[in-house]
Amino acid sequence: MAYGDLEHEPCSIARPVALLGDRWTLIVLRQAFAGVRRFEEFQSTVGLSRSLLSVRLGRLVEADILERSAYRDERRTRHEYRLTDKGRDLYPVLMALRTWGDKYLAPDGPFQVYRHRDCGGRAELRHVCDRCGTQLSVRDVCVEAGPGLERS
Amino acid sequence: MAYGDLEHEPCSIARPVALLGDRWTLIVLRQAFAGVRRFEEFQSTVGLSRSLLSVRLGRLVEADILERSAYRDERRTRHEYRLTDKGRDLYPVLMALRTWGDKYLAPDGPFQVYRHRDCGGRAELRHVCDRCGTQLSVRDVCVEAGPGLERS
DNA sequence: CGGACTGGGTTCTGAAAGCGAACGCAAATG
DNA sequence: CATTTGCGTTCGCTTTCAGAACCCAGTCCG
Repeated sequence: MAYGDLEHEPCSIARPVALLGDRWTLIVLRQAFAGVRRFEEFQSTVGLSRSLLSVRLGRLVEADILERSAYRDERRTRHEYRLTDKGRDLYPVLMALRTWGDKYLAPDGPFQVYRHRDCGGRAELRHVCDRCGTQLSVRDVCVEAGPGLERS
Repeated sequence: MAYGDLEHEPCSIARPVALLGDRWTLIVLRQAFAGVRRFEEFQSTVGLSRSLLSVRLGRLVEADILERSAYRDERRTRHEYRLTDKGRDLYPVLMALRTWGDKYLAPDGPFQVYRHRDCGGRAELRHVCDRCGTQLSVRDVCVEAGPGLERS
C-alpha cells in the first residue's frame, strides 16, 4: 500500500493513525498540552530536526489540530501554535499511551503523575459502556458495521 | 535526535510512541484485536510490505506485546501471533484513537460501532479522577514529578 | 547609522527506512 | 517428482529524515 493511503480507509482507527502515526507528532502534541506554543520551544524540547518540525506543524495546522496565530510580544510580532478544540480532544489518546507506558515501560514508577487539580486524585482512563456503565474489557465488546460504511 | 532515542526518554508518553509510533504498528494491532493471528492474514488485511511486516511483528514479539507460537493446523505446524496481556492492555489506546476518529474523521458517522455485548450500549472511554470520579478535561489536570524520575 | 543577535523558518545533502518483486524453504498435495 | 501454500528474507529503487547551512525581518548594541 502506498504511504499516505491510510487516511482514506473506512476505519476510525486508521484515519487518525495516518495523521498521528509517526515518531514525532504525538510528542509535539504532548508539548502542546504542556503549554508549548512557539516553534523554537518545540524544537528544543522535542528534539526533532527543524525541517521536519516545520512540516509536522504545518500538517497539524492543516488538520485543524493546531492553530497558527500572530500575537504581540511587547515589541515584536510573533507566531504561536495553539491547540484547537479538535486538538484538545486528543488528550485521551495521550492519556491512554501514558497509562500503558506507566504500567509497562516505567519500572521505577511513573515519571510524571497526573492529578485532578481539585481533589488530588489520579487521572485515569476508563473504558465503559455508555448505557449500563460497567467497565469493559476486550472480550465484552463486539463490533458491527456503522452508518459511515454505506457511503464510502 | 537520533531515530530510536525516544524509548530512553523518561516519559510514559514518549516510550510507547517509540514502540507504536509509525504508520503500521497500530494497524497491525487493530487486526490482532480483530482476531487475526497469521502472517499471511496480517499482510493481506493490513496492506504493508511483507518485509516490513516481518520486522514489525518481530519488534512486537520482542516487546512482549505479541507472542509467537507454533500450533498444529490439522496436518501442518503453523505459527501464530497472539496478543499477550501486555498487548491486550493497549486496547484503550485504539479506543481513544477510534473515539477521536469517529468524531472528526468520519463525516457520515462511524464506520464501525463498538457495543457492549451484554446490553447493547456503546463502548466509550472516560477520563476520570480515580478518587472523586468526576470527568476530567485538560484544564482539570496538573502534572507533577513522579518516583520514576529520580532513578534515571 | 552599521553590525550582531534572535525567532522562525527553508534548502541542501548524505543516511536510513520503506516499497514491491523476486527468491528461499519446508511441508503437504497431486 | 512437480506444484502449491505459508512464511518469511533479500534486493534494488524511492521516499523520508537528520543536521547543518542559509535566509529574512525586526531589534538591540555601540
